[in-house]
Amino acid sequence: MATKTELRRQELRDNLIIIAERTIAQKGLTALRARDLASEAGCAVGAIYNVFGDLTDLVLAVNARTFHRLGADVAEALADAPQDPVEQLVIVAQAYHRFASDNHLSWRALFDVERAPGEAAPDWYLQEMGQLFTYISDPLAVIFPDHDSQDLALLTRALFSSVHGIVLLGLDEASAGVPSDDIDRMIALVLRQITTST
Amino acid sequence: MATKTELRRQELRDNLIIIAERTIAQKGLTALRARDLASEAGCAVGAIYNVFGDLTDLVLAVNARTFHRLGADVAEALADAPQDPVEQLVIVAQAYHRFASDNHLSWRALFDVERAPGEAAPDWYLQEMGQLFTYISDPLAVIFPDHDSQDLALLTRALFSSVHGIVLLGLDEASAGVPSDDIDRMIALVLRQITTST
DNA sequence: CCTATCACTGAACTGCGTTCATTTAGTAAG
DNA sequence: CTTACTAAATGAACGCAGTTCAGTGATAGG
Repeated sequence: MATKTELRRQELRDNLIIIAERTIAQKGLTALRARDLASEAGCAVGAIYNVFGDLTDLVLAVNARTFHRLGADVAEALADAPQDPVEQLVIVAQAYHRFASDNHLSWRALFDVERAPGEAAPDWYLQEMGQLFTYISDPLAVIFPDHDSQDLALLTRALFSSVHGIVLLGLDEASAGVPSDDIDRMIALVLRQITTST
Repeated sequence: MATKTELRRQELRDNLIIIAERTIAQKGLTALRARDLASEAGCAVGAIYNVFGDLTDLVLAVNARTFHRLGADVAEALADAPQDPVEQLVIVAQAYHRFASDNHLSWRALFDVERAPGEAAPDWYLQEMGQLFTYISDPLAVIFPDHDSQDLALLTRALFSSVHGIVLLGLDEASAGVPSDDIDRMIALVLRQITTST
């Protein structure tokens, strides 16, 4: 039985995730330092490596939580949405925008973490991504009942990517700050236009 | 007159840009090392800092060239495009996709270079970006002659961002490789759909 | 040809992630 | 309770980046 030890292990693990989460949210992924982390957690630097393989593993654990919060926010927005599937799409996309804006640095960390080359994306990533895709493909299936699943998948990916691109460039500092309302307007423009007629 | 010296300076500068460009294109931004660079250029590490403020400045110089090549490719594609403005948009976007795919690591470096926080985007960046936007807004002005310039600007940004998002996620390894044809299909789908009717 | 200037050099500095010999704490048996 | 074994925690040390700077040598003007 390793009760005492494993308990401390788990405690340290959770503690490190929380500290890293706060650091990333406040100062960004690049401000994450092993020594600062250890100092804040009250442990030695080496202890981090007893619990995580390396700092990237820790960041991935934080990202899993961020992704989960994102999914929850989108689901909540969808819960009190109107029946109209087009409006549902708009609400989902604007909830995505909202989350990215409110959690900018954490959201950036989702994409800025460098995956080892050739390394497959972690399982939870594909799973959460699939969940987000569902929020889009479900209304799409109502709007386009005649499309086969392959067409719907392509359309789903196209819409997600478009919204992601609009939010990404809109929130990027290099764009010198696109107003939040403009971002929402672009999202609504693209989604309404693509999902009407045909 | 500092002819001899300035000449050598300029030569080293150009040389470093070419070497960095090749390194980034072949192995990516993260493989760029000051010591490797100096060794390849046949100079001391310190010499790099006589010519560039830091490595980021060098990367920005490479990025300026990449951006320029991108602009040239898009312009070339547009040169032998049909008159139909919608098809022009599709061709511009697919040329963007083509460039990103053919110059993946160099194209990634355009966005992966970390700008100092609070630092404004360099002038050439905004200028080249504006040029790319023109390739989109010109056909749009033909398609929507009644829109005012503000609406056109919003629509231009929305379309650029959408295409960028589709290409970005499509080429991303985490997406496990979306076929190139699918990316082109998504681009055409989004652009045709948004620019028809209204 | 001389000399004040300025560019070039590369060893040294700083800061990072990561490792590992050593110390310390926990567990089970006597 | 004591002892002996095991495994975790420690933090100094390592390797490897970007960057700096005192020493050196070339350059250009007199």
